[in-house]
Amino acid sequence: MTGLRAGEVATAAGVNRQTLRYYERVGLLAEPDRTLGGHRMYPAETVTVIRVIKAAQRLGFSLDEVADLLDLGGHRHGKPGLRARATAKLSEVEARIADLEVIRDTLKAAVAAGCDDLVACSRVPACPLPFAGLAEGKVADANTCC
Amino acid sequence: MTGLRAGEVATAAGVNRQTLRYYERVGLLAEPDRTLGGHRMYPAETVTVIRVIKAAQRLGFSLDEVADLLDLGGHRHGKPGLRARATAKLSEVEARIADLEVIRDTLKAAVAAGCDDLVACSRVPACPLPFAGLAEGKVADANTCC
DNA sequence: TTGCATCCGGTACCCAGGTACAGGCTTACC
DNA sequence: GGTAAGCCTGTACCTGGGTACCGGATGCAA
Repeated sequence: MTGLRAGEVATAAGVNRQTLRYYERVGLLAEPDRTLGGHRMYPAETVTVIRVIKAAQRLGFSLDEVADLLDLGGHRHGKPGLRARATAKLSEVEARIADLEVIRDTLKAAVAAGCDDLVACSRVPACPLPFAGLAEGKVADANTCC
Repeated sequence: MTGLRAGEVATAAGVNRQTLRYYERVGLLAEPDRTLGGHRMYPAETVTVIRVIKAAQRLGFSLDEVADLLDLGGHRHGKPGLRARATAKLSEVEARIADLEVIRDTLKAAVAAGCDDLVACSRVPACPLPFAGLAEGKVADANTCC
């Protein structure tokens, strides 16, 4: 039960050793126990936590949001419970998916239409590229343009 | 044909005036003509260019990539065309959507299973949360865990 | 020609998410 | 107990994508 040293955790989790300190500084990692000499000794669990963080990051969550997610299990006294938070995250994720689907459809349309020049494209009314307002949710037809 | 002043372009394109200078600095916008007194006079097309930049950004391209894309129309000497790049971006976006769908399904499962602690969850083999290999594309069963 | 909005260049700052030293102490192993 | 590898703190720096402020010059309309 001696725990893991900083370098071991970093290697095992595939991050820079400095990143551990950074995460600790911004509150993503709890302060670990120390040896008498002041060296950090991490519980084995930390590797998992970091992998969770990295997984969530890959999905497009900011570190702040990840901290939120990690709080779900932590000190949730009087705060919205796991189910509520998870449900909230769920709708966030669904919104994100919807956004990306608009983008995907737009890219598909652009490829299908054979656009070769962005600026020229944008002058053609039939151009599928969303120069007016992407977030406004409309995707043009995949006709040829430019 | 006097052209547009910086403020006019910024307003028309919906960006900050400083952003125009920033884009000029990083090579996204060509240096415009100047008045005798040194004020920038932009061709009307600039508004379109900026809208193209913003659209491409929304599609997930970095400014560097956008600069590349804008170069295509000008002097493209046997480099990958817009379609190739858009196709590449398309698969990136599709991968991202797939990942998010995994997380969506697993969040649903987590809510249904009544998980109480993300990190504890991640230690249970039956846990629906995808900590091990998210990008690796496997989804666990939605059994109860933790 | 005067007055006011706009623009100029330069510099400095902001946020997120890290990464890189430097100079000194600790741990581990022989 | 000696030595090398590893760790400590602090501070500074990096990239990307902008924003903000300054003092002074310019443009334009009345």
